[in-house]
Amino acid sequence: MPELPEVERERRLLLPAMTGARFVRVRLNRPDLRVPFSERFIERLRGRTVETLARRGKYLLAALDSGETLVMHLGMSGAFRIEPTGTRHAADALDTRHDHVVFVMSSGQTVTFNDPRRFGFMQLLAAGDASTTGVAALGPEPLSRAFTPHTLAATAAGRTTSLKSFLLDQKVVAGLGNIYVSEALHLANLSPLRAAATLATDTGRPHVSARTLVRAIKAVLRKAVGSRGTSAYRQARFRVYDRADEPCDTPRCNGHVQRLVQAGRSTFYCSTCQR
DNA sequence: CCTTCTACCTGTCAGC
DNA sequence: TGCTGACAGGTAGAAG
Repeated sequence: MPELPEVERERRLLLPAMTGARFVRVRLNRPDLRVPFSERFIERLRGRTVETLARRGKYLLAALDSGETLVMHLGMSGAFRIEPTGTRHAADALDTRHDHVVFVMSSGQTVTFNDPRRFGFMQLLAAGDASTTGVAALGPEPLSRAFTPHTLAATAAGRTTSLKSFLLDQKVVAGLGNIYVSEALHLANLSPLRAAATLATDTGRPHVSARTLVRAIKAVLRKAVGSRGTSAYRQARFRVYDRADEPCDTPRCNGHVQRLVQAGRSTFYCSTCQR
């Protein structure tokens, strides 16, 4: 379930296995994921040490002592498995059909990337590589101080697209996906159908709704990171996501959650309290 | 530049 | 029990 909170959780799980550790062995079980692996992918990783493992939006970035960066994206269905090197599984205990990448680390842990739908990808970025897509094009981190009503309104000014589509755009804010956009809009009592431009006043200053929305985005993500970043992982119930026809959670609202399709993707919201 | 559409891939589930 | 179609949390590139 990889949106920002889930990617952050993967990062924290990977930290002890990867940071400060060397790639002892790298195995690719196929030539590509969504896109081909970088040239000489294995050779460029082998023997290198992971200095830091950071997250930017939904991307994981492993900075190597060679100056290169290993960029990893989980796509829709990607996940890592971490286990002591040499661990054996009973033949039917685990579905290993979609184990595409294996990192044997000097920490004694083996990190395996599994991705059935194969929308994930891994790329090695050379030092100083200034690509204009992907990581380089990302908007502000939603949990950082750089993400404010002011910056959001400035980006929204003049945009005719819906609030829902606007927030899914990673150049606007990095890390929200289909679930947390619905969740944040519900907490903010803002309709996903509203035009993005309504977040700004005529003078380009933030409308009060921008303030409410920024607060809601931060609250929803903080809560999800908290509940998902611990080992006592228990799926929190969503406010609206995948809850069509159920009663709305907003206090004193007697509406029901509705599902609609925007830009080909499901949106869940309550038309009674989201305006 | 902005917006919308499409492609990429496998798995699951509802309905027949 | 098959079969079919719809749907699933992602990004990026092309077209208008």
